Amino acid sequence: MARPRQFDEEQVIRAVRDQFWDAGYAATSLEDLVRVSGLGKGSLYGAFGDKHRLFLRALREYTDTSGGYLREMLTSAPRALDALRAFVMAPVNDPGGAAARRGCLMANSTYELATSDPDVLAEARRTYEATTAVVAESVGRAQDEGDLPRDVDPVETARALLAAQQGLVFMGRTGLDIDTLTATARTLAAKLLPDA
Amino acid sequence: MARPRQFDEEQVIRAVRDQFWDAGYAATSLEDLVRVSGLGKGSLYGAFGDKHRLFLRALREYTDTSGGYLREMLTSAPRALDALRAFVMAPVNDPGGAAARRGCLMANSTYELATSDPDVLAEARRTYEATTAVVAESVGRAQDEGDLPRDVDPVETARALLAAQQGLVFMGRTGLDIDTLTATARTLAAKLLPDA
DNA sequence: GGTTTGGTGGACCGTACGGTCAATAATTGC
DNA sequence: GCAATTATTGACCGTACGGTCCACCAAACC
Repeated sequence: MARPRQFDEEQVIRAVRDQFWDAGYAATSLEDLVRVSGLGKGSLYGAFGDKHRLFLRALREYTDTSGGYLREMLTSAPRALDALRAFVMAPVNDPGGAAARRGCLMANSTYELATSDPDVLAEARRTYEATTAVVAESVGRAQDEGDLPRDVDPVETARALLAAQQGLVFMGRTGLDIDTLTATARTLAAKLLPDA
Repeated sequence: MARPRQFDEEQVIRAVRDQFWDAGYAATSLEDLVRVSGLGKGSLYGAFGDKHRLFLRALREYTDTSGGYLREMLTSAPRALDALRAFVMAPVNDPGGAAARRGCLMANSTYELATSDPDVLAEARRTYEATTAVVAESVGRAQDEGDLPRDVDPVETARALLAAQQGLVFMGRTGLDIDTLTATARTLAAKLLPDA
């Protein structure tokens, strides 16, 4: 055997992910990555490959983590309708609005890179489809529980909810104050998820 | 007097705007701008200043133009409710879905630069507020025409419609096919703008 | 403890970028 | 036609970037 790694791979990926999240892909230099990871350039390359592969790895970490949160959010509430409300409200579920201003790493990356980077586009589609599927499942449950009308297509409703949520994320990125954003989130939730 | 300009300023700005629109700010090099404008580097600098100022100029051209389209769209329909439907459906109002994939230059720029560029953030807020205002005006008209209930706040409704529209733009950027996107747009319009 | 294996880190490299500048060209007023 | 003024061009510059490489080092096995 030989010398073992002196760093925690997951910890480095999380630090790198946060850097990309805050500054975007192009605006993050290798020097930034060296700084936040605490590793040297050589180690970074040896362990993760070049900047692009490192970014994809960080992006995957993000989608895995937030995918986990999403499943938890959708299954933890006693009633599926409440879980769907929480899903729409998620972008404003942060007192200071810091999360709203930071936005969603997947959305940020899609806007920055989807037209030029097939790997990012593929990851975006994968995440989008997975999210639609799990939300649609909750819509179905809400129907079973008698909280949503039976005459709507769960997948179609899920897409509308996802669009609403991402629209809120966009408005958060424009720096809209958190109170106004919260009010809009409530309006959207009320219109798309009527009590009937 | 001296030698006159040999190019049409507006034409150059539009070409530059399209380049930024397709590739984003960071991914557009000065060489790209020279190519699409047909001017030399020096001329570009002499006429418009550096890359950042040129970008702001192109962005302003975009917001002015699409602001004009917006006003036209909202005032041309006989009934304000139809105009609001058209507003929500605007991102999919393109047969091939090319416009949907390209997205909105203002949104693209907000996602790429809002956290690091105060000028872009300010322009985003300005555009966002102007759009909210004109849409809210149409919501008020729809209320006057008896097509929307009186008990909703026009500004709040306008924000929800804008969020829905931008959510559709996001889904278009993930490469979602135009038919599915159109269906989702219809769902959102139906839920947010009931016939009653 | 010697040898082997792989990790580490920073010096180094080529390049492509944004930006500058000086020489030249085109127009106007006299 | 000459002077004055401004547009045009592309060669040129400094720099910061992503990426490579190699000398050194630490653990593991015999």
